[in-house]
Amino acid sequence: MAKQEDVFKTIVAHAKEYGFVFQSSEIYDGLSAVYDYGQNGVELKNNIKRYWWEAMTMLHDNIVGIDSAIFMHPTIWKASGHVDAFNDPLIDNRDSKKRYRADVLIEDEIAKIDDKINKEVAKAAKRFGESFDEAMFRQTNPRVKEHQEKRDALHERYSNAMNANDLAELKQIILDCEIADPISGTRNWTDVRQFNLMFKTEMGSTADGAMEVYLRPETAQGIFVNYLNVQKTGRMRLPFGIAQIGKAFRNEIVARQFIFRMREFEQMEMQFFVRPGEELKWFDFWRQTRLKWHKALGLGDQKYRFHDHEKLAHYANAATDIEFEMPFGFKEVEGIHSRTNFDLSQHEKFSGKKIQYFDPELNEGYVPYVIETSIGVDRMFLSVLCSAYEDQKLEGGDSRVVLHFPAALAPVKCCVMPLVKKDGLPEKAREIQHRLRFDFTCQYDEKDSIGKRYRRQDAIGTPYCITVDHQTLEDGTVTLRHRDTMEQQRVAAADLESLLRDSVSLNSLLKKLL
RNA sequence: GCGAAAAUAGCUCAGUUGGUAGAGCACGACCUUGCCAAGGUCGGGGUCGCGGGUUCGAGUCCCGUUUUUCGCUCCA
Repeated sequence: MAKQEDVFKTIVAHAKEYGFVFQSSEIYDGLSAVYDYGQNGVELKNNIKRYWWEAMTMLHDNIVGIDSAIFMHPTIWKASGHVDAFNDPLIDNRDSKKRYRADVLIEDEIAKIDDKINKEVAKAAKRFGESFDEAMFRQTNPRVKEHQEKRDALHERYSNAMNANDLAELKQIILDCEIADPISGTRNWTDVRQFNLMFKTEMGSTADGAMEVYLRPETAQGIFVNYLNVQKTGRMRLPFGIAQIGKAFRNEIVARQFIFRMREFEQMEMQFFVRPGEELKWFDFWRQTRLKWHKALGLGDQKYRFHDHEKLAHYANAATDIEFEMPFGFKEVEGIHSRTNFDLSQHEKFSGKKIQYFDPELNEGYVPYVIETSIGVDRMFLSVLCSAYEDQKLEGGDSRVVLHFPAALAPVKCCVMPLVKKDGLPEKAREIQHRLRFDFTCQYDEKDSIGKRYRRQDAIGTPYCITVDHQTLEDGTVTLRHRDTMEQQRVAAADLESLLRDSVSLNSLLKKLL
């Protein structure tokens, strides 16, 4: 495991050194859990996104794309449950280093008092041969009364504090009630802090006219609120899907492991709308379809596994993750959820608009059920990068670092280089590069020895190197050098486009999906 | 967010009891070689993460802060 951690550190360092991923705002000391993609990273990322987009929208007649805004009406996040679900007041115990929800600690305390009351009343009921309710109604025990008053006072104070969002008061209640940490037994608490998952900003230029808006914490809602628009204008018939790629933002308390968990990240989501009752069938369909998409990349079938959720989110009736084996263990890369009709129904309720589909076959209307596939672009990027990385030992004690990207995803497809920097070879090499760049991302390199240049291209995962030598000037052939095998073959320069096109195009991957 | 450790050139790291910063690699120019990196010459590059303090003097000691890593915690 320790060795695996080292491998991961090496990969992170490699990602920076070769222009894949930089820390955000690095010259200003950086910004925690935010990263920028560099010149090679952006190419790889774009290729991943294109692979997904084309697999979804081009290979499925009934899936269309949208691109919704990051700003959305704030009520959307009330409807989705994000506003309520992520406003917990939290408190840490300094001794046990455990974190608790302050409201839960106080509620537990109230429940404890209730327990005491119930015990007393139950005792009285037994003694007088009454039912519990009768005893509760009739009871005059001063101890019970005292407990009840204490409980009611506490409850009122707690409710007021929660309603006023008074964090200092919540802490004071915890101190006044002498609530101790169940683990350490101490009352050494930090202040109560509120963590809201969503980033807030203001829309509107004047102070009074400003409306508080959130940066979206997921892209899915942009699809749900456009369901009617797309369904009507696209004349879509169930089942159909809407796909979207876009940024989302979450104010994570702890964000670590490089680009695995970031505050600003990119999602590729597809919401598939189906007839109620058919959702589990489609859930299974997408579960298999998505895994196939992953496996077509050839990163290694054994690196994937499903993780079915036993505990489901409030909106779901089935959920699974596709996990990928990163250097730090199997980690979620994609989630597939059967979201029922929760989201659309909520938006019906909050917007007051009818969001229904009239099913001509059943001759009735209903709110569609939804299967969601949601994949993190950055996590996908990380899994491609980690699986591609190899520190390869070569014969003769030599070694090289090579990124075995699927050729279709590689940031640079080929590099043309003159064997020597004289005798007209650079000019010839330039000529070939200028021709190839219409079809492929194609670099040119004439600096340093030929071996060194090959290694440089290996380090960024370029699948092909094309070397121009003296023979090229005579017969128009060049050397085509393969990244993974390091083998070389002599080919006509005129044939390069046709030789490379198949292996570096996305079609090579997409065809495996059918 | 808590605790611990770290931060010196693009990278990896030296830097003595406190005395004005070095190496290797990388980078640039030129020469040489030419099919799997690390030949020669010359050169560019660092207010030692940032801000205070102690001191005649701080990369070095103290405090704060930011970032990173690890552990805990959290995770729709």
